Amino acid sequence: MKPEAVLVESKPYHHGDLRRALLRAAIDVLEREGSSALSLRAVAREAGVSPAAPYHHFKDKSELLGAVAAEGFERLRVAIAAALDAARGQDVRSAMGLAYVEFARANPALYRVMWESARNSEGVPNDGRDIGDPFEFVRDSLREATQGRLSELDIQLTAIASWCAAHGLAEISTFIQFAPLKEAMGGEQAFLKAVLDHMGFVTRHDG
Amino acid sequence: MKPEAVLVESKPYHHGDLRRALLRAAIDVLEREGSSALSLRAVAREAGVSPAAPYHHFKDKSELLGAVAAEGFERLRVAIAAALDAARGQDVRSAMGLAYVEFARANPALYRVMWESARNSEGVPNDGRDIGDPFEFVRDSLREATQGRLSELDIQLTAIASWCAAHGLAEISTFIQFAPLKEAMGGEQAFLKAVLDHMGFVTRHDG
DNA sequence: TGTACATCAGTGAACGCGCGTTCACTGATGTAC
DNA sequence: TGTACATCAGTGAACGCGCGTTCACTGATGTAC
Repeated sequence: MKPEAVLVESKPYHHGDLRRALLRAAIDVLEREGSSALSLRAVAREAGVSPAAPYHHFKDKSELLGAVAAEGFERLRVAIAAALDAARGQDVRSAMGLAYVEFARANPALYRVMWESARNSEGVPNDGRDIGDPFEFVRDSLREATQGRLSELDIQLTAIASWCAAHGLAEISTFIQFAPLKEAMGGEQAFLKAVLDHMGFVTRHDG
Repeated sequence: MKPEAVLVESKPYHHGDLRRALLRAAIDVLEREGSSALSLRAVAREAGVSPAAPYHHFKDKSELLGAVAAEGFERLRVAIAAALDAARGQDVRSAMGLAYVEFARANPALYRVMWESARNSEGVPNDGRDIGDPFEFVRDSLREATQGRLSELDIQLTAIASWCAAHGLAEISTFIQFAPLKEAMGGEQAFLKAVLDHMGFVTRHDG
């Protein structure tokens, strides 16, 4: 039986927006304790709810994970769009690449879940909502930025290559063994730029 | 590589080389059932031994995982060295890159374990044996191949960039959504080469 | 060469744990009349 | 406007499971004498 709370602190029986709260809780757990700690029970615990509650919003654990990944992709798409907007047409690929890497570095565990999820399904998890696939987003931006100077195939391949480079850079820059080199180069950003530079990230096609 | 004892038909009480057998069993489980199935008990089961037996060879599960990763790195180093040998001085970076990607594609679950292990420690797990760090191996090969045409910093950064590109390519090429594109381009190899090409994998420094 | 014995490398049962999931339930909410 | 009632969204206890690890044990092996 619930206390008849006259004061503000009473917790309502119905949450109101538990689905969203669970996604937020999942991402919190993920970044705080790593992906091995991401259990359904841990998410429920984090959201302050019983272990059975999530089942009113997700069919099972894998559906929750898919939704977490979809949420991550949505955030990534927003981040890339913002960076693209700030770069205003100049150095489009580099701006998108750096935004991608920064997102992955800022949300490493979420990024891994997103990657796993995309790998294990066809493309990016959709969650039923109308989210944009970041890969398609990058490819379309690239097409727009190069305005007919690249063939459709070249656009496709360049988008894939850019994605490879960004993913590789995002993951490799987590290695602790590069710390001295980073410091010697004047920080993370300088390090990332230097590596991108040595990869020929901006390809010869629009040198 | 050490010559192996002859396998006898009867199962002796003492295994003879259980340590090595456990590593082999672990890699088998990994590639057959994926990394989520890689438990100490599953490895023991696969090796036909009781769940407690591994504790005579590894302190705990994480030590087993480290040894598995080390074994993987040793195999990778051998594969890269072989490819380098076959390429005989021409197109060194591309040969190493392709060998790397092929290894990762052929042993995806093992590759993930290796990557996780390298990320979570300083550099590559050593396992007490004298194995070569593949990154150092690549860097040294690069230094040798470019013979003074690159500064030490450029060599370092180029090696990192190459590693990024190879890792990204290895992981991205697992995506099922690229299957039609691969087919249109005439197979996996052609696809990989085309993406590498669009990345400017061979950098401007010795293009 | 035979033997006592320490050491090595297995066994199999047991432990406590957190997990995903199910279940009967109940409190809260929305709606038809 | 008030009320009956279906539906929604929680609870909390319980389940079976596989896990990592420990334990007392025992069979096999190597060595000193």
